Amino acid sequence: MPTTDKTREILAAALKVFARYGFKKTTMEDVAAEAGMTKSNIYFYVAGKRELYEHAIRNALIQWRDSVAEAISEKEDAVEKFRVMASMSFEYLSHQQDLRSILIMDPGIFTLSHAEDRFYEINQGAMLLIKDILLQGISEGRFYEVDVEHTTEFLFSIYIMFLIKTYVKSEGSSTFRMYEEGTALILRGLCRKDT
Amino acid sequence: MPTTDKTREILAAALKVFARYGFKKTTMEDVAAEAGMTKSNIYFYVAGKRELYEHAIRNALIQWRDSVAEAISEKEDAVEKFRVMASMSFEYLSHQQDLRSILIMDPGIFTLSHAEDRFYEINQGAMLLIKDILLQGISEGRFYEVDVEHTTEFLFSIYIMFLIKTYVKSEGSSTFRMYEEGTALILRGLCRKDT
DNA sequence: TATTTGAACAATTGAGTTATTTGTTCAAAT
DNA sequence: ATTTGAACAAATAACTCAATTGTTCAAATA
Repeated sequence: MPTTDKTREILAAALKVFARYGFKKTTMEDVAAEAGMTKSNIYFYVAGKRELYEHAIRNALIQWRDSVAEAISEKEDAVEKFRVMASMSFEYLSHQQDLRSILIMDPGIFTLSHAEDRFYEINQGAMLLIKDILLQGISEGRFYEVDVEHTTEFLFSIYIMFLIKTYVKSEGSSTFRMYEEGTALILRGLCRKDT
Repeated sequence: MPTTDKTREILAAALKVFARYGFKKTTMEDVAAEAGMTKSNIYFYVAGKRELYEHAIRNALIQWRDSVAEAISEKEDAVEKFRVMASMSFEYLSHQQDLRSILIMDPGIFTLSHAEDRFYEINQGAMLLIKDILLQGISEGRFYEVDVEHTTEFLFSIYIMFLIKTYVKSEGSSTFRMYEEGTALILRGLCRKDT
């Protein structure tokens, strides 16, 4: 299954239809109609319904991660990078209606368990963004010399937790205040001195 | 339904049987047999199967919260209280086999959503423990003047997240290291100066 | 050759039925 | 005030059957 243009069209169509009907209620004909072809032709590009679904989500998640990575790379300072990462990676979803709908219908996409994580490799990449910022901050003497591996996992877990609270469970707007207060608290715990 | 001795016996029997078979597979006759009476007599004390189940869990959760509260009250210092609360409330479950089994079979008991929380009042009490420690630490000038409400919710959410990761999802022992590293980081973010 | 299609096939699902189990009630007994 | 056995009602499990839908593939098309 090469990532050709046609494949991308199918993935986009699939994301839209899955967002509207959910995995179970979506038929391959729905996807085919949205993509402007017959359902049998879909099988020329993808292996099956479940694979199509996971592939469409995977695609969206990778775009998310990459746009955060790009935003981070525009900053020099480790503290600034941390702030951009925290806000950007959290708010990104509010602009992605389709992915959000899918998340609500399929809460298992975000899990607190590594074993259950269907998108582990992608999340590994996201954790690498955190880890690099920690390493930079430590080597520049701005952060305490924390246990980088465990702190990275800790921060990533909190991030996932907030995504679930905000976009899956749809808690009130107080979640945003909590997120700000929490990241400020943690950044204070990381930094050696206040300037 | 008065909380008489017989009621407590029934709740204890119920917790044990529900822990072994889960809610669905447990029959009222199983509970009755464990409690040494006939199933019709159970209805003299409890309103129904679902109520019995929730009541048994509620009971166990309240004991948990109260024993943490007692441990905290034995410390004077806000920082010490924080440390005791963090470790005690987290490790308590490792000694409660029945409650742990129930938690695994019924993951909805610990939720990241207030709306879905069947034990909200009990958790409100637990959050009050956090809040009081924050207030004490702030008034004594040891903690920064954080937003107490949001920080309390933030800390409690992290706590619930770790309970889920550790006891429901059964992640590896690295979760304990994460918890330690995380609480140390947060405590550093709370405290005005290192001594 | 690379794509696309319609028709056929196989697997899954949903509705409907029945028998059995189990939650709940209650009058009578202790 | 408690406890019980018998009866009833509700939920569940096992099964069937029809319809839907995922998947394959030989033939058509570009």
